[in-house]
Amino acid sequence: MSAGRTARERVRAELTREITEIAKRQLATEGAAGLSLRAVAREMGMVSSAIYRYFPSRDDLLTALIIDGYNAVGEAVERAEAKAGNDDYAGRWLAVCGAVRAWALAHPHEYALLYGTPVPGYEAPQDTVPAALRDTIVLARIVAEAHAAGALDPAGPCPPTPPSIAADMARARAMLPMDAPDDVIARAFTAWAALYGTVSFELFGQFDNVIEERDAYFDHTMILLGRLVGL
Amino acid sequence: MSAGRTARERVRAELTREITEIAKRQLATEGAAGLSLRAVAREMGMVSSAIYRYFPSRDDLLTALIIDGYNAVGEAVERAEAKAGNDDYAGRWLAVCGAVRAWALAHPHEYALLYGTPVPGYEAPQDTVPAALRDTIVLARIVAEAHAAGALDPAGPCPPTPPSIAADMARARAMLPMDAPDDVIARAFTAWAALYGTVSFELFGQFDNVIEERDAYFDHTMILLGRLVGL
DNA sequence: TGTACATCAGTGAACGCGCGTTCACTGATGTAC
DNA sequence: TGTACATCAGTGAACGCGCGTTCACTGATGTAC
Repeated sequence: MSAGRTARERVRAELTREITEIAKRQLATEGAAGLSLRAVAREMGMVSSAIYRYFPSRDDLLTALIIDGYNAVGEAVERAEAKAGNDDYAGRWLAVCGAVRAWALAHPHEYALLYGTPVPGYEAPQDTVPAALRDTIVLARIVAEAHAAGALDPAGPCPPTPPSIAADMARARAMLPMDAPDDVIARAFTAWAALYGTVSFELFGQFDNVIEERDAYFDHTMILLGRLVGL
Repeated sequence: MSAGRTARERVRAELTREITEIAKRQLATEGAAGLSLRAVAREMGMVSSAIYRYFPSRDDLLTALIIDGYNAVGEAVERAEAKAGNDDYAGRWLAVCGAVRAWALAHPHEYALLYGTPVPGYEAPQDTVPAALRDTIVLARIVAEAHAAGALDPAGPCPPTPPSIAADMARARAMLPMDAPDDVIARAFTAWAALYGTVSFELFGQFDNVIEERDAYFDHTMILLGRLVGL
């Protein structure tokens, strides 16, 4: 039951890891739709049916990749934020944005698996939720701490949030480390979606023939979004 | 050469239209990866090879669908903007945002084909560019007209755009009807990517278990983004 | 410490499926004299 | 206006491919006495 007790268990854990590694590499060349158990088995030097000793179906392998992916983004974001100064809230926000983009550019197909078109016929199980929250938690913490420190200075007058979204904002407050008023949460969410929207536009080709200086453009955009939140 | 001269030409145009309609319906149930010429032929009551009289390959059919899709978004956006008051720039912005979202919710797989993960192995030809620009042109015109009328009131201090993106902003000015300073263009682009990022988050499942009141949340977010631009 | 039995990993063949694309062909529609 | 020829749409068979999953099996690893 504990890690690596018998030789069999150690080999099993190692091969499971190896299968997901190969699957990730195939994802990187073929995309999610082209990920096939048979191709993974081939590269493992196994017969295709042997994979079923490790993953009961293709969807379970996909789930493993998705969880790994969310954790990778989460780790990158957490590391980037840890490096930035504690009370430099804008700096932390920019560090996080840069980490998301850098990871996405380095792993475009994994990014697409997480944030792009859902894989048809695949329904993500609840197991993916905690991993999916990691990056959002970091973003929420930055905004919440800035708010608590009185360092938030929202640009311009704040349009009040409509009462109908109060329940959603309350749920967010409970789910994330984000003790802040509704309008702050709404601004943070707006910036959150905008961050990923910008990264997706770059990755999925919407900036082709439009934006060439992508690093500088991205940084500037993230500054604007930070200002929207008040960072 | 002109439209519908001979009976043959009229039938041909009609069948071509019918093929793309069926392909769109299949897209709506299977997603882009599952779009198959054989399935389309089956539904047409034709043998699979007959499709090649109309589209030389699967990719050409995809291209037709993409162009149709961009035109549909463009039309929806243009219609929505035409209805809004001429000098109510914020209203025009919100109308456009709502039109994009409404179209996306009504045609999720077509939206995903345009703005989601690129189809692996498919490279969009240049023919798609004019159609892809239609919605962007509308957005650009709203901002440009608001700027020309002196109606832009950007929220908060304007961080200057980095000099390195000046060439990109100049290209945008030339390509779009957007006679405005760099920082206005940069803000407009930020809101543009954020709009689609928000729609994609909703459609691709990132708001599941987070935002329930989607209409109200979306409207509020678009107001915030409009404020970012100065609308 | 040694043996008997249970567990598990991996094999190989098979099922049933769908795909894009090519090619030689028939028969209908259009065109030129 | 009528006929001879060219163009084009659609057929049917085939090529060659890959996929997920099941199942009865062999042989190695682990466990209990």
